[in-house]
Amino acid sequence: MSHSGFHAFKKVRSMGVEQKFAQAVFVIGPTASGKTALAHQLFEQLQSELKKPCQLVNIDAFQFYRSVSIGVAKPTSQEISSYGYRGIDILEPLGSMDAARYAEFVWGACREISDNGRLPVCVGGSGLYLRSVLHGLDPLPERNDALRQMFRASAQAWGWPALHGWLKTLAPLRAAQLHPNDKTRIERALEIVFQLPEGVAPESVFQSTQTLAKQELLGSSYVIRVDCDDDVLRRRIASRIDAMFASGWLSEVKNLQQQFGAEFALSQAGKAIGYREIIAALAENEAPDAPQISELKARIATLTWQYVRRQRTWNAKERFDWEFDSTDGIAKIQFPASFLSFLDHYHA
RNA sequence: GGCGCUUUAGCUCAGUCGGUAGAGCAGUAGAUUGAAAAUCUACGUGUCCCCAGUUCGAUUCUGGGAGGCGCCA
Repeated sequence: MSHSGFHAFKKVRSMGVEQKFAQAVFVIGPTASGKTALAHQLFEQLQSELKKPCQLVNIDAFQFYRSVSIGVAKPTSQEISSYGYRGIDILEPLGSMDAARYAEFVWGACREISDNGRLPVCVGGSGLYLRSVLHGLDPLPERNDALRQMFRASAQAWGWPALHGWLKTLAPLRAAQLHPNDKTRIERALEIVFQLPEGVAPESVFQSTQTLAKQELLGSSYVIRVDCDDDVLRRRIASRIDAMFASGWLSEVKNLQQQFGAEFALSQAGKAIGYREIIAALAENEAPDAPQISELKARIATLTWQYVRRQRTWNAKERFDWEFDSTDGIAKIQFPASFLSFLDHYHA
């Protein structure tokens, strides 16, 4: 395994932050808040009013799987082509992605779009992915599934708190930041420690990160945060779920299961909100009746709302330049001065 | 109408051999460095259905009443 990324990191850090994209607009916000609608409107008005062609880039962690569409609120194929979306349908349904790899993809896409004289507009609600694109992740050793399997087997036998204890002997500072039950991060921390090059002290790698607002940006960015009143958002979520079922969400899941069997449920895409629940419901009853469907919808709405809360917690720490209230829907946009000056700066 | 079961947190239910009660889910808040729509953490006072009785003390026992479910008529 190569650690060139790690050494490159040291070098870059000592010379200051490297720009990863020239200039980009980001549209962030919780699910169903209207990010996508706002981005589309932005596209239109930038084109017609400001003569500024742009192109959309997806930063949603679940929209890049082919054939996994309805439940992840993917734009239609027509929208994908007319807005020049990048980063959608770039993986097979069973594929997997990670934040660092995706950040590279987005940076590349933004560079290409800029090189073609357009403005990249990145849309998405995944906190970690946004963070890695906007601020970057330290180039730590990469994901290693063989190691992970080993850790999981140990955890099965001894429990995660025991692995946490193990981490404590290897990287006490990092261990102190993690709860003994936090399996995802304990696993990742051990994975990093085990792959460090000879002579690199774990404690030198695990440095506490600054708050998001203070972290340097990897390009010139303008962040629009979209949100709306709770009751409006709740209603939108409910009606969006209804619409998803109406447009054949169940058959989409059935097809995926037919094609990939149990593999799909275990895949990353299969863990998206709603997919898990539908898979479970279909396992109980191949043709759910009306009461079962409405129970399923309610369950999915609950999970979606919980997700909204997590997104807001994350977004609250992220810097933003313009807060857009979508409570009354999204009509014609009045561009704020800060946005216009951001664009001017781009021309200069 | 008779018999049986049941009534406890927003919901589903434990439990207290009599000393006023706790799980799951929901809710709220927080965390988040390559699975992130993932994962993890913290937060639990409610006329224990009502009335009366026994008792130092009843959500718990006894009697009556009311609601729910089931069976028999």
